[in-house]
Amino acid sequence: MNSRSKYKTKQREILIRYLESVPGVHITAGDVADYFRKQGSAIGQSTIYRQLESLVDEGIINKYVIDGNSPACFEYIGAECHAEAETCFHCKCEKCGKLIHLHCDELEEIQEHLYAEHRFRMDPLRTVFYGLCDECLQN
Amino acid sequence: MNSRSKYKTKQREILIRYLESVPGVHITAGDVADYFRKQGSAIGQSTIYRQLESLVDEGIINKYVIDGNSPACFEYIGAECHAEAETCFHCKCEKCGKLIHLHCDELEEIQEHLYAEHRFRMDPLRTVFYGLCDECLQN
DNA sequence: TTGCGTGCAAAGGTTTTGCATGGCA
DNA sequence: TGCCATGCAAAACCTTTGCACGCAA
Repeated sequence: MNSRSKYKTKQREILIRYLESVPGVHITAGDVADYFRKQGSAIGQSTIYRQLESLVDEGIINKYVIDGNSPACFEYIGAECHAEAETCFHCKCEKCGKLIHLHCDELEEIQEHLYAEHRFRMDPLRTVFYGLCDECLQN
Repeated sequence: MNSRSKYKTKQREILIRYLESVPGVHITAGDVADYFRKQGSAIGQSTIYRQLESLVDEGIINKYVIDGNSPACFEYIGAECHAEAETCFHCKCEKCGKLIHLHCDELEEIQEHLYAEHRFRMDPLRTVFYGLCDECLQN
């Protein structure tokens, strides 16, 4: 839960660089392992899992769970979202997989409402709205 | 995906009766197995998983996947309560893991807003708000 | 009788953990 | 030097699958 990196290791560096290079793409832990294995600079799988967990905690990447059996997906959060982390919401289409970024005042009110009325401090960086996008609704 | 029961077996009967008896409660497949084991009327775990899958397909129960590692949660809906279940929102505390159910008009407006303004049809059955609960905020 | 449902055991796949080693600060 | 990170192997975990048997219709 609270695993923030204190050291700057080589594995962490190249992992971040890789994730940065594929913004808006969903990557699994297995994908990461495969990528570095093919690169000839393999990283141990436990390191991958531990670093991904840290990066999620640090808000550098997001973790998405589509369903219990498929592996979890990770995705780099762009610099623009990072800066406005607290006002960036994500919607994911369950059909086409598209990820939509939203900046919207009304959605920000959700957070306030959840906290004021339900005593729940929602974290928009971790929260993903699942549903259907416009295109898929019409098909 | 398409596994609808054709036979009315004893295991299916008592499973439905149990789920009906705990409406609004999240139950895992393991919980179900434990319950019947203690009752002295154990059901094979594969039967539990297969029946739960059928019941989801038939719209009798809902399945929630909170995160990839914890087991999936199931919850009785019942024909008359279906509308209610669709307005049930879930908040998960990232610290203590607690799962909170919310029925709230203001949250329903989120759905309408997302659709009206952003053309996104959110599915409350799939969406989980992540954040911190009241207790964990104070500690 | 037909074929679906059951249950056991085993497999499957993802993620976590123990522990010794290696590397950052 | 003192921790933290790494990596290997093994374990843990939930869920699915194969197969023979049992039971509903």
